[in-house]
Amino acid sequence: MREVRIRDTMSGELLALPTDGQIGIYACGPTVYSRIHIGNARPFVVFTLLARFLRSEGYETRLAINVTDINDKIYTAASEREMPSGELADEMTAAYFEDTGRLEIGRPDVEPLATETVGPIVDLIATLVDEGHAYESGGDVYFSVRSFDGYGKLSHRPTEDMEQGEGDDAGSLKRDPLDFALWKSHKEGEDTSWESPWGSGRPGWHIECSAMAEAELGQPFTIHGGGSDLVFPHHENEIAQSEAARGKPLAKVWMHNGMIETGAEKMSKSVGNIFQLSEALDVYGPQTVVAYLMSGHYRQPLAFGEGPLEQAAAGNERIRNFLRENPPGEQPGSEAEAARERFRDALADDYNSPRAMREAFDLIRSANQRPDAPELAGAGTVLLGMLELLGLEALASGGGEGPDQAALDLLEARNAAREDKDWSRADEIRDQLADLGWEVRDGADGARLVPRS
RNA sequence: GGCGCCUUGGCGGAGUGGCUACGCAGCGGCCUGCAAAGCCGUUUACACCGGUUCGACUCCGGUAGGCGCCUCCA
Repeated sequence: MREVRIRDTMSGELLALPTDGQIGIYACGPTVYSRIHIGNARPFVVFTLLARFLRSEGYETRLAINVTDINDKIYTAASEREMPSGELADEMTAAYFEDTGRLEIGRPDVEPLATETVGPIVDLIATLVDEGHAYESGGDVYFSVRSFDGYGKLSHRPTEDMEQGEGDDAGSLKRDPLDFALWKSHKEGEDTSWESPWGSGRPGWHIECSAMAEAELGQPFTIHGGGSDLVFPHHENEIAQSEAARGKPLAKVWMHNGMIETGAEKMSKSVGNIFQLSEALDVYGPQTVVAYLMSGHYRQPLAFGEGPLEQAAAGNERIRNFLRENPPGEQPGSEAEAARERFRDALADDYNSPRAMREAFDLIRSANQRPDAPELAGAGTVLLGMLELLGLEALASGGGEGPDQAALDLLEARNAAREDKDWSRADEIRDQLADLGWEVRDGADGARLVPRS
């Protein structure tokens, strides 16, 4: 078991994960008012694969990624589409499961829904009211920010500089502009509501994550993650709620992923410069999308565009080519094993996936340079192990069916033509095979058919 | 205006006080009947200006540009 260190947003330091007990990870998932875009996919991929890595290192790990299916945005989107908000949320939740499922990297251990956690949410709010950290006002319940000393410790901003914008008229119900809503009373036009000690209404944003995280992982748990745009106010408010209510920390490590950028600007549903995950998957397929997302360090911004995606596809093709010639199975030699260790060291060092990928490519090049070196035996075996941690193990399984009889007959005919040194005939057949989707590669041990990429 | 962050070669993207990141693309070569794959080589890369240092892309200060948050956002 390696020591795994992660950069903590709150302290700014690299913190080692505890090597005993369970690693609980809670990552903020999407609010389901529309299909998710590629930016939403980044935390899903990063945290799902981080959990996979931790498990492979022997850490007992439990990953929760929630779905926020109660939110103002859902009401707005539903009314625009003239459909019940619950129906829209259900539809978009299903689309989220489908889209992320197509990434072929597995799922989190638990994926709680806000609508299924209303009981714990109400209990948590009630505790905050009892403890004097929250107050009811006109059917709403607000968190009293000044009642919690640590407010601002995650986002490092002084309270005097901030204000919680709750929109139009909510301000008048607050005792302090800093306060934010835990519970919102039912309003005209909202077609869902739940009962509470403060009347019919619904949870505010933030509180659902505090409740779901505690319900699934206990408190404190190890890593709380999400996009860097959630640091303030979302995660700051989660800390305030959970820590004020329980008198102990919410999470030990705060881990935030950078934004995906289109042009120089962040991808955003409201700006409209989005690329839906499903579209990216349609065009490039899962392995390309995953390789693209892993090509940059999780904490840095990542440029989005055709170029980066196509480069990821080309890199994957290099891996496939290598695996065709070096199928996994053989016992690794010393150098191959050393590469595997460096690969895992990179992931243990603040989950440096681009550095890990370098180790994979360095191994490929070394093995291509010295195909018969015993210390590089089993390079394919080691590479497959690397790909499993990157969510790219499918690159090893050839993909698709083998050549059909028609293609094999053509290949046979071409071999015959080559025997006769009838090069024009051989090239003609090669073109025909290309039309069938096969690329011919002549090697020392005969010709091989490879699916055209 | 406040808080935080970024600026690396054609593109993406790591990293370090002095030693080739890596991948993709281009160019030249090897191999090949020709290709493909693979291998080798390759275009004075670190925004700008100062400073610290024997030495900075890497540390410090400033300038320019950009990004995130401060309002819903992964």
